[in-house]
Amino acid sequence: MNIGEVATRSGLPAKTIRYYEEIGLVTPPRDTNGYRAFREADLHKLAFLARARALGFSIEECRLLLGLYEDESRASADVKQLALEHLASIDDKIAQLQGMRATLATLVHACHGDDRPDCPILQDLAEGP
Amino acid sequence: MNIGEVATRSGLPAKTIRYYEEIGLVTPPRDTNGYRAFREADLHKLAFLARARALGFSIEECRLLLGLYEDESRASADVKQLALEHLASIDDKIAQLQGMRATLATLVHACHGDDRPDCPILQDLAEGP
DNA sequence: CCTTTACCTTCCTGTGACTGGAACCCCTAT
DNA sequence: ATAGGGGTTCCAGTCACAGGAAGGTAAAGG
Repeated sequence: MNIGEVATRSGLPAKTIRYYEEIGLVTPPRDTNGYRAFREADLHKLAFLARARALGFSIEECRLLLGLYEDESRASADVKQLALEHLASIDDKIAQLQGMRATLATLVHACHGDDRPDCPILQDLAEGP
Repeated sequence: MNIGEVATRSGLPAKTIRYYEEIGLVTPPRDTNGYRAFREADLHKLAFLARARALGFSIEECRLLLGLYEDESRASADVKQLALEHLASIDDKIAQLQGMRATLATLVHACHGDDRPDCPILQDLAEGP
């Protein structure tokens, strides 16, 4: 399998796949012409990575997850802990965004938004809370 | 005012202030010794920037906001539009994170998290939905 | 006067996870 | 022979800084 097919089937851009090889997440062998020759297992790994990334895991977390996946004697507790930590960091991000959202929504609501210059949004930014 | 005092009073790290100068957000004059000599107006601008950044505006959006702030003949509609667009992008991010959160929470809940190797989280990552 | 200490300066590198582009090779079809 | 659609490498850029080295400067203490 060439990189193009793997890209289509995994949903990852070819550029990303090359990058994942560069940082050692996959190591496809090479054909005689120098092309990467992906095996089914490589595709499988890449699809795994695509899904883990889509859940917001960082590359390093993905590396750990892959390691756990390939370790037949893993403890599911280890996976769960990683997932729980990630869940917590997602919750942090959501909370932070919701804080911004609340303030911004208040300001937007207070701004009449016409052609006059006075604007509570700028006022708040200038003067602070 | 030297950079240290401005850093304390604006809440921004000195590194960040130097960076903001480098990209032209502030242009403090220099003392004879080469030190940046911040005026009250510079501090004011930096505090403005700190608050805008805390609301999640990008640097370029901050630049626009500063421009609007200093333009006495601005229309509040322009500010409001910028804020509304940013609000929408925040909502997008929140929605995306909540999507991740939901999937992840389901998986975490399904994983018993003991010393046995079978794990629905890895299973889902491996097999897809 | 000398030293210490605390600032300040510039410059360079690294971050995360890619993306875009240039320059070039390979394979197939016409 | 040539055109196209793959593939390859390498380099630069993104965003918004942070860390650190090497060195100049200011104020306080001995």
